[in-house]
Amino acid sequence: MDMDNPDSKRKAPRRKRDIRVILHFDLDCFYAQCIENANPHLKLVPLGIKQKSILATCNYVARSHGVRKLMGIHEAKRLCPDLVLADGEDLSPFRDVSKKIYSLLKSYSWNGRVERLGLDEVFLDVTDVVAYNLELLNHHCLEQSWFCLSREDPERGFGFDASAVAGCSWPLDDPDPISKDDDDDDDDDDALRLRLRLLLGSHLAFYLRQQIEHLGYTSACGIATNKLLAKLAGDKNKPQNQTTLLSSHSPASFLDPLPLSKIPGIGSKTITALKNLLKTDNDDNLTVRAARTNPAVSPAALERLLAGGGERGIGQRIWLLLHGIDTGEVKPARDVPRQISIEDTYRGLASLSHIREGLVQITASLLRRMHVDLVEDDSTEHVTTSSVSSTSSPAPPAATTTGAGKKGRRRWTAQPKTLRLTTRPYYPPSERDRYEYNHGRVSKSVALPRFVFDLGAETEVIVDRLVEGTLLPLFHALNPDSKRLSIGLLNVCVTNMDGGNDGGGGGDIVAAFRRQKEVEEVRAVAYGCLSDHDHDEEEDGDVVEEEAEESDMEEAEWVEEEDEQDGMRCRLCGCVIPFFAAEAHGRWHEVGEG
DNA sequence: GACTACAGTT
DNA sequence: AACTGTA
Repeated sequence: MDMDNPDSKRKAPRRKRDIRVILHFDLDCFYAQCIENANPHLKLVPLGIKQKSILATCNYVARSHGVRKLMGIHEAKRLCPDLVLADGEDLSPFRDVSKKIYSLLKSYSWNGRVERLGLDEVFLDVTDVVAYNLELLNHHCLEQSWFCLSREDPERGFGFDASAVAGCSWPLDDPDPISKDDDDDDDDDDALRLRLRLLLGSHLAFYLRQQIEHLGYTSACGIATNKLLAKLAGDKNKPQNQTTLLSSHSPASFLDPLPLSKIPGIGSKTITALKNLLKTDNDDNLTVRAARTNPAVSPAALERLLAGGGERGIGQRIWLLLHGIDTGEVKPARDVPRQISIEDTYRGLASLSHIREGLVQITASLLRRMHVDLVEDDSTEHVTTSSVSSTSSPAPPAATTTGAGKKGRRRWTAQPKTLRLTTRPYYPPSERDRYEYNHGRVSKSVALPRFVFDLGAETEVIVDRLVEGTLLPLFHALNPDSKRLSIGLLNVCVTNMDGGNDGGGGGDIVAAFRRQKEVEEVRAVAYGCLSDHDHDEEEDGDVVEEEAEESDMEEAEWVEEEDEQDGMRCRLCGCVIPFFAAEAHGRWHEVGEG
């Protein structure tokens, strides 16, 4: 086998130069900034954002008292009795701000490569913008340069001093003169151009941070030739400055002193594995240098060590990371999220009614988010800037009249296909330490019933039907033992968005049309039997005839087919039950009604 | 320890 | 479709 080339572990991997310019923005203590901007007087007091019993984050006033993120409320209060606590459990205000900043940055991208990492970090690949401006540069008058932000409109841009890097750089004592030593000119030229590219990146970053600041937010930024280095560089001068990694071509001296845990992609599991390989328990010894120079560390060895959890090629990837090489591209901005999930943790949800309550709760907020993220207002089309009046709009258009449905005002930009429920048991503090905190996490997915896409219906009704018809059965399937029931986590997630593609019903217009029909169908059937008559066993056909005005004969077929696909329709409540859950659902009726 | 969200791999 | 890992 050609497993590992003995050489490969010795010398640093051969690098073909990375010629990209990557920016990494990081909004410092993001939640706190959001809250502070909404209530400016909080800027001067120690502020903590709490989720359950811990601090998600806190502002710098609080930090000066020794408070740290992820600290328990009690300890934080002890350290800083004046600590003001804000509730951070509803993420929607944070998401709104995050989206605003994200679209700001996106609007400056030429290639659309704008990747969001969590709510408070954004990668930007600005290689093209920088290359364009590199050509524009007048090398005889660097001090008065013009940075062009638009190819079409040369006026759009800003003046800057291209003789110096904007913000901080690394290494600090920037050995400006590109060493005109012995080496051939090609290398020098390369190095010069690399330096200039990064320099241009630094000015763009500076400008963009100013724009973010106009929105009221401060940020840090890292400028380098790949995502790994950009992210790590940004850490150097947090929270409110930027750092350009000028030595991108030989990052060893930059990376070597860092603890391994700092490397994005190396988490707790990987650290544990590496401890074995490096034969150390001392965390101080767990630096990039230690791993990089240890002969036991080779791509193949790492692969053997880490591939247990699945990932193929992870050994190679980690090893390259240790050498400062990260080939990961900044992924193009996605129009719709890949998945939407809501979860909540509990201190032992034990009874069915409590569980139901919890499910209703998170399902409602899931539905709200689906509307926020996936429903587009047709009339307003491409209005990206929601700059106005978003401060405190009183109750958005929450289900405006079921009856007087305005024709085609709003529509789904994507429809998730599957619904997943995840639960985790609750362990009382006494037996807590016997398991890791995620022990016992289980999940199960089903097709997402289509009636959730009904825009004309009351949210409440949809939630109710989803919980009772789908989620509770799902829950029973996951937790068959109803005797010893104690839940620590509920998570509901919709995935498999279709951007108008394959899936269960072809792509394009026809499919969309058919899907719309289905929605109307199901809705007619559903509400027919829910609201009007408690639960008579009406023939589906009858109800359809009555409720769906514009229906043709086609539609009846669809109802049939859907029954076949998704399962069977419960005669008691009218829900479509996946076959596997039919029995559990039946039990639910017994328990619930009896 | 304790929170929420997301994504990659089988 | 389920699980695992990470920020």
